[in-house]
Amino acid sequence: MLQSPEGKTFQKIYQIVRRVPAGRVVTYGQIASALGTRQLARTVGWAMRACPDDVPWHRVINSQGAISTPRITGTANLQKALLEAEGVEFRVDGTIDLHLYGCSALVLEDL
DNA sequence: CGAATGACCAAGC
DNA sequence: GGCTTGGCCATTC
Repeated sequence: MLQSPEGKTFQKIYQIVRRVPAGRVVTYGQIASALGTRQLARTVGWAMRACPDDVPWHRVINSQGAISTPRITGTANLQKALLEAEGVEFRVDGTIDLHLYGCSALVLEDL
């Protein structure tokens, strides 16, 4: 069964991810930082694992600017497609330029 | 309640 | 420059 995303942090993470504008991506560290502690990155991963339909999880990537979903259920293909549909360009390595598509942490904290 | 895991990040060697 | 260790938070067994 799918855990119980009723934790306050879970909802907070979802809120932040929802604030990510289309065509932009954020790293786990940024989300964790928006929550207050960068170390929360791990919990963020758990929250993403629940990946509700209301959360554009495809805009969430790791600090390397690469997709971290392929380790789950071959969702990388879907994520890449969604991001490309939003106008995000992928490098030859399959990574994204955080310098261009990296969203500002201020937007995430703009609760 | 205690131990283990998890889609991570940063620092250390 | 690449690999290893530590750390925090939340969830699960």
